[in-house]
Amino acid sequence: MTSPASGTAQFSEIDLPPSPPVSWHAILGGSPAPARADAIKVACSSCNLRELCLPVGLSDSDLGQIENLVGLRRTVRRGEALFRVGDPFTSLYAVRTGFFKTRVSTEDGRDQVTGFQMGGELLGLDGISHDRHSCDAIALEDSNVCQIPYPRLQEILREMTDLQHQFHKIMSREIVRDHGVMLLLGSMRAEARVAAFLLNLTQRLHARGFSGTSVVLRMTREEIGSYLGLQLETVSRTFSRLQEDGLLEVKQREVRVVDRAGLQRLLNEVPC
Amino acid sequence: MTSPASGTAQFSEIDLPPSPPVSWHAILGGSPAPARADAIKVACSSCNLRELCLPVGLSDSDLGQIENLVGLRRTVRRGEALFRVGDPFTSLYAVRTGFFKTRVSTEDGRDQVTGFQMGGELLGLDGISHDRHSCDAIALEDSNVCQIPYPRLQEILREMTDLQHQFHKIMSREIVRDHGVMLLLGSMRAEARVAAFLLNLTQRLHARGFSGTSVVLRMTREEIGSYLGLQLETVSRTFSRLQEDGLLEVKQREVRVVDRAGLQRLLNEVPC
DNA sequence: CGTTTGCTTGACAGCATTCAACGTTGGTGG
DNA sequence: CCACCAACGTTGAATGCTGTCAAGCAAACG
Repeated sequence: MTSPASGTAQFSEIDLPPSPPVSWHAILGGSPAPARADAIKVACSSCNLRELCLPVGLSDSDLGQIENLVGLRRTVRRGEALFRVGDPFTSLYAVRTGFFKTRVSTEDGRDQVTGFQMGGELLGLDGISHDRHSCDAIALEDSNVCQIPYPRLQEILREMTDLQHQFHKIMSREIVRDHGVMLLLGSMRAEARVAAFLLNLTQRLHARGFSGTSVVLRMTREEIGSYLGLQLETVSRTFSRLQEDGLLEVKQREVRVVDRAGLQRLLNEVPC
Repeated sequence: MTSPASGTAQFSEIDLPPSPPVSWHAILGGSPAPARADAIKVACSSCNLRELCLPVGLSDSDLGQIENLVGLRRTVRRGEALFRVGDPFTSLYAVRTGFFKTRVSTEDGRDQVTGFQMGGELLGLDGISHDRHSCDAIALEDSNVCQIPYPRLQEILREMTDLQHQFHKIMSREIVRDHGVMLLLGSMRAEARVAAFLLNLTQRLHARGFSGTSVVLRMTREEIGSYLGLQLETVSRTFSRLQEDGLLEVKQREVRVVDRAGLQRLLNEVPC
């Protein structure tokens, strides 16, 4: 195990010191005009997510070069899709503000949430394999992404060694994350799944300057259940039980982690 | 859905016309001297897995250049590890002959099989993210791999556009595959999981020139169960039930798919 | 040929699903 | 301002799938 957060080693994401707070609701509050927002080009070097995003660890000179890699920004309203299964793959997207879910589905309608993405995380990696997207990416709140045209990225990776390595790392990390989810889905009971989910979510939020104990969930019980391989009723019941046990405080979508160590302990339970 | 094999679209691997048969047991039968085998350098251009491996789709001239990318071959005996959690990451490995499993584990001993790898498939992608491997890769039979030093790969990717794209595709495909497994683990019942597993396995074997209906399983019921999120008893019982229903013929590790369409139908079942 | 490992099958229990009813919240329009 | 509605969340009761424990069998190995 290489990660200090032992219990969630397989499940952990980005492991960085907290960066300057991001105004999560900046774009929500003002209900901005999409057209205008899209016209603004943002420099990576002045983006407060640069320590969590693609250009992590790049030198200042490299950072300058990367500016023209990132295309326009794009606004996605809550409930809308950034891309859908079957859409031609052209670009990757870095989340600037907001919150997404990705999901795959069978032709008969069942679907599985494969991840939740927040600021600094990359969307669209699935599309490279077949030149078409193989999952849907849906905004769970009004969101804003940086569009990274893939052909342009390929060019730049050839010139910038550090960025090439960084990009490979991001793809590799996604694979490792997926393995962690497989472990969760394959061998944990409901309580442990929910605990792992909350620990992971709060950790990632903490890395972005948020509280680390209090969350306002952006997704429904059904979406959590789909991600964790549980029914929405089971998720609700599990929240209630963890609250009774004094590990959480739950009020609808507001969740406060009271006993982080206690949740951690649940992950190591023997069954199922 | 882009794949013709609709039911297993999320779960399918490589989708190529069958290539020339590979002598699966060539190395098993003769019990070769490992030292000698390792000394042999194999040219990708003369490898019968080239249409399923990293250099897929490369021009002949590119193929020539890739030769010196691949380092020595390495023999891994049945039960031994190609790499383990925590090992420093130096290389990727392409399976030449044999069969592997990869697994992640929690500190308290539980583990989860994350995949089974056969000829032409890449191992070690997990290691890029943290410069250490995050899973174990165990040979399920005496196996032989081509070692691809990662620093060397990085160099060559910068020179060969096609190979760069190909490598990204392979990583992306792994992500898509993992999403398929998550769908399976999150929303399918035991019968459907086993059906999906067998359909996937036989399809991949078929793409390598094997029967497509008959398999000799290289893994135990416990390993199948770990992969599918089931207990070994459930796997065994499910095999028996599918046999009663006339979909399979099972005799220990020999499995014959009798009714492929019937198995396919199981995947689309409504619950659980 | 005995031992070990892996596979099968049965009985039973338990956790999660299913079905159902009710409560809460937020938005809309009268 | 309030009523109403729709979406979401909570809780209860009952069913059932899968896990657990146990025994017996088959195959592989030395």
